Amino acid sequence: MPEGPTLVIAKEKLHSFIGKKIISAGGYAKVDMDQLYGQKITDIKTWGKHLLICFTDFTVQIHFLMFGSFLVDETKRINPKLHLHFADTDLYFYMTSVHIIYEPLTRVYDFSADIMNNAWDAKKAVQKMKDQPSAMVCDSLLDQRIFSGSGNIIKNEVLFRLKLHPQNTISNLPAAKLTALAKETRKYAFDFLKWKLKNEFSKHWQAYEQKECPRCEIPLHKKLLGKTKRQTYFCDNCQVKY
DNA sequence: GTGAATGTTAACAG
DNA sequence: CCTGTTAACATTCA
Repeated sequence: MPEGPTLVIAKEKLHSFIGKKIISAGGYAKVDMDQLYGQKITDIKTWGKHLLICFTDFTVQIHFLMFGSFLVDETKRINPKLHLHFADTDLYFYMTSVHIIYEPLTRVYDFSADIMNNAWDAKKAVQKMKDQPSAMVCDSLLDQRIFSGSGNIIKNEVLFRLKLHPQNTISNLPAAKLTALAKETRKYAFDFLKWKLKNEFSKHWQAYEQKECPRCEIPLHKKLLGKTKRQTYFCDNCQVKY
């Protein structure tokens, strides 16, 4: 379920819940379910990989982690982490992390860091990368404070598209490359969204989970790289090390 | 049956 | 105290 574009789809699927009042809440999430009773959903937002169900005085923050999912009006065999019961419908979240935020969202989240948000600010992302000059670019692309919503697929695909070797450090990259990186990450995220909606997302992968470089037709490397130690697919021939 | 995966955080070791 | 490693979460797919 993860990565920003998928969260945007989830937000749209849940749009019709805005205005609905919770009649009861359950599940094994360690939150006080009683406070949800009688509350009306005022809005549904996302920040990166966070789904935000807004109420008057607080927000329920859902993170789908690696295997999270949700269902409307149907259940899985496994227990729901959170079950929201409304008069005419039911919403179930599975295998998610659930937290309640009591502070105003603008104090908790920088929406200009969210690659899917209208407030996205590429210049700020470039500055944040420059603030960590020794970071590897494969780690920066997973840093949610810089590229909120970017995940391992976006990381691999953006690096491939830009012909950037994942082990470049930020300080080694020309400033123009950093700008291109910020712009391309957002651009790719919207391609991701478009393809996902057409159910053809994985067909467009060029590096992620691929065996061969589509440009050079030689085997791709697959390695756990960076501080994040996530699977990284790259071509030693066309992805440049500066 | 096995292992790996679009992710994050808390606990632990040094 | 700081940094890095591991476990936990408990699904789904190949």
